Amino acid sequence: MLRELPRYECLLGAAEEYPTLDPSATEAFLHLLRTGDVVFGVESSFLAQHNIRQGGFTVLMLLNRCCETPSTPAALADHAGVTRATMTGLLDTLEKDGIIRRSPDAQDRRTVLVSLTPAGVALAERVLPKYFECVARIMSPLNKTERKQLVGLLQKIQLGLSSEASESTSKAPPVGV
Amino acid sequence: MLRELPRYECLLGAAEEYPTLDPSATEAFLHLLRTGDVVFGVESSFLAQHNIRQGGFTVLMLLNRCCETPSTPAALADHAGVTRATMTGLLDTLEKDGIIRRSPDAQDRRTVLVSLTPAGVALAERVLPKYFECVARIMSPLNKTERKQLVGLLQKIQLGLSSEASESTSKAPPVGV
DNA sequence: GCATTTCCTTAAGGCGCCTAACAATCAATG
DNA sequence: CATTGATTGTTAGGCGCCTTAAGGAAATGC
Repeated sequence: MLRELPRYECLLGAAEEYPTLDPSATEAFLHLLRTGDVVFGVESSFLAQHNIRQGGFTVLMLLNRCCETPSTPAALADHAGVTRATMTGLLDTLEKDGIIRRSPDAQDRRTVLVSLTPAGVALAERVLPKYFECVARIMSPLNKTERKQLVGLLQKIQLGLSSEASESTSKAPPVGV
Repeated sequence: MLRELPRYECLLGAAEEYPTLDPSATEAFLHLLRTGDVVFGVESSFLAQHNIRQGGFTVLMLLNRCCETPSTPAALADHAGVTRATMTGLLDTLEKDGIIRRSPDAQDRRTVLVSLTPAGVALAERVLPKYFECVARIMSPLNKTERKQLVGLLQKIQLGLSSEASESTSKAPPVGV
């Protein structure tokens, strides 16, 4: 959220006041949050140009991945990492915009089958090529080796967080501290 | 937002359908967004344990940085990267919780001076050491060299985005595509 | 003195997320 | 078969953070 990040020298100075402050860790942490936020903002702007919200785009991608097998709201919610109530809201919006369709499941009358409408398919066909261009442009400052390096570093961080979560509690809340 | 990321092989497959899809770029992009999101979630959970919201924490950090020079809502909004209306809301919450105080400026009667209350200072003193511990724990999977590497890679990405924004328009909207 | 700018705030709204409660339905059990 | 317990999707209410638009008050420039 911070517009400008503190310089490394400032972190060194602050480390004298706060013994637990690890300058290199804090610097990397702030850059990670900041860059993630900026990149997310660029992606959101791109999607906004096509009148798509982040939530809707996620659903669009999930449905586009396997057109033949319509999903259920529950499955979509699991894959998207939101509650089912949230997914209901996302689907409401997409349905109102004519992008997805809800249909009953013959086998199980509790469940709803969600699928892309022709308009939804057309939207994906139209937006995705440009989307991937946008992604490529964002990542263009890095060559292939650097991208692999970045992925490796990020994976290490994520691995540490997931193992930490499983260590502390067996219930394993999605995000623990 | 996606819970699980597509494997690199899947990206290679999708690249055949979408010519603009650059597998290494997309992989790095998704990992960046995902890791940023997870780390942000861990930070938010930590703050929630102390009844602090992200917005409030940002203000707390900004005010704690230079206790002697009270800030104005406008300066805080600029540094936090939000509108002044948003900052008014954040300050309302913090003031209600007794963390900050608004006082008039003798020099300029339009201006409001914002400063931490003793309770706000105490909150910072109490939370910041643990916060930096949390940050250090998140970054613990990386050694110092890897952290520097990560910062370098992230800076390259950010630099590319900021130069791109200044290239396209002279009006320079905060986030361009 | 008057116009412009700057300050902060209010008002209204959007989006995304959550929890809690609910009716409908399925599955398993006695 | 009938009851119990799970599961599905939805609604209702709420929170956090963000925006734009409008407005009063005060400073500044001409």
